[in-house]
Amino acid sequence: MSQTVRVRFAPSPTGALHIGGVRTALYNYLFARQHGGKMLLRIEDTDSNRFVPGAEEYIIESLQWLGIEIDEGIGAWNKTSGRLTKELCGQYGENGPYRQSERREIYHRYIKQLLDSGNAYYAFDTPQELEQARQQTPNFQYDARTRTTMQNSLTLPAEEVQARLERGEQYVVRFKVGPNEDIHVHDLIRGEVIINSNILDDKVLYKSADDLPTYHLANIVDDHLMAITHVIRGEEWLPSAPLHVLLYRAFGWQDTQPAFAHLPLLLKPDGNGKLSKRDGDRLGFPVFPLEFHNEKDGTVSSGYRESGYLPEAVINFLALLGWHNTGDQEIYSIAELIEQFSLDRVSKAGARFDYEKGKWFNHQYLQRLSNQQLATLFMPTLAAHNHASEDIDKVAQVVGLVKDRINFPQELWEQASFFFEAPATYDEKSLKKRWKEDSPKHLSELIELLQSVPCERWTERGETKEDGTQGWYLDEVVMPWINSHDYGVGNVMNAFRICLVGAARGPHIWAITDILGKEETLNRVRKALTEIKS
RNA sequence: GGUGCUAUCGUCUAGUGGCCUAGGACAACGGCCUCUCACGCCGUAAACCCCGGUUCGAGUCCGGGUAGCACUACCA
Repeated sequence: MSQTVRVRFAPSPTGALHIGGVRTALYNYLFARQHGGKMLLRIEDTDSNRFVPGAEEYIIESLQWLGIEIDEGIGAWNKTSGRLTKELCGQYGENGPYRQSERREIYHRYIKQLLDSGNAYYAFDTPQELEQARQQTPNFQYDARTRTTMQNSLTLPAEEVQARLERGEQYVVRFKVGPNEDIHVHDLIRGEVIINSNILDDKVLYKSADDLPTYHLANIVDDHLMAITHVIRGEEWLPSAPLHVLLYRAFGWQDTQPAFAHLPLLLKPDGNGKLSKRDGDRLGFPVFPLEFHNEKDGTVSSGYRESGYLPEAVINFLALLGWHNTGDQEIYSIAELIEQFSLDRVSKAGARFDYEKGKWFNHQYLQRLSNQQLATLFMPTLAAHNHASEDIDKVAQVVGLVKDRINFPQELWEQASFFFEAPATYDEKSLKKRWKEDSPKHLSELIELLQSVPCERWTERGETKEDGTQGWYLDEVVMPWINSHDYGVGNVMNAFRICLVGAARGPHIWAITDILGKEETLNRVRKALTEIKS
């Protein structure tokens, strides 16, 4: 096959882009890049009632944040040249417009073609009449069996149809599905799927009310006109794939019909059903890439970006939710994913969304950042705690000491706040366990001992140990003192730690005193001595 | 209800007829390290949905159950 691969991501601007949609976009992107093909973004806004302002911008910003490039269509951009369109939601490419609401004339043409060839017909049944039919007949379906009893151009005299159209009566155009035919759909992930046409209904392809086609028609026409070679979409579309096959045939496009791949769905972490926005609210994790302010209903939804996720971590996490290579590799760069991704290694079964694993991925990627990079990500949190003017080099040094214990940059504050502020309170549990009767005595002596250390030696490093690590000079002063008085290393050091940190936790004590400095260290011990009652 | 898809540890998954006494990762638990809490390292527990069939041999192939999911709109 010498044909260039062309795939599309075709979301509806009905709200924030769901994380499942992000994965669909990602798989499309990986597939396109791997085959040297093109990735298109098309906006499927054929339902004027569900349009949400800002949704398009949101989709584009999300893809940019994640690094999923768009070669053609709405919001085209790439990592090297940046934005390919003038505005955020601009269009780029030869096959536009890429917003379905701007393609009305095109759809008119193809609706007419279907009408003329007898593959579609006008239907005048009102919503009320349809509702009535559904009430009267159990499992009512508008199809070969029932359409003879309805108000349409197949049952009405031609003159009346003409008259109704001329009167401007509202109508829809329905696809005429032939009875009892086994339709074969080849799916790249699932193999051959066979569905009998009897279970398909005469789908509405066009509604005169808003002069717009429905998804099915617009989708097939656009995929054809935009020369899409592979349709990679969610499994929820599998049941309508036979309809799409029939549509390609009705247009005479069966030879260029794209290949289909239906992706498994993302399921709730607990319970039954697919992952929804409510699950995120209920269980406390984002289901959207970016925070979203819905102008239509006034709601705000949390996003991965604002929660402190690195885009690479989200990509890696999502890639492995439904796809896995042979072998045990878990960490994949985007380049590795492009190289190794394949549709035939996509799982068939739905994947339960495991937020804990997402956190682990973020932890992994955070550790790979330099202290400086991570410090930069931490600065906003510091600013929120009134430490906006901290020196970045100091912050980086602090970050280096505690970063291995965090999953998100924001957590740096709870791990390292004592580097910036003296403890205001002392942790009950730590005091109970580590603050001994003679702690005040030990600490008073320790103050004197530390005071005797010249300032210039305070942060000095000590001897190199057997394992190659370097000790601290303070260690060489304090340890012999503890041992000679037989005070117990744990006793003294833990009490000391509580004075500095406010609890029995944190990095190595000399790493802390190193950053606090002599004066602050001694002040904190003095302060603790007056505030902690034995 | 109908139709379709799916089925390996709690979760994501490896496994394509003998290499499976079923591997890895997350989570859980235990130990080591250690002045503390973490990290890290080491280890433990944990699964082939059920029933038949094919085969010398089945997690792997076939059939039937069961269960889960999706679809069943003038939404996408």
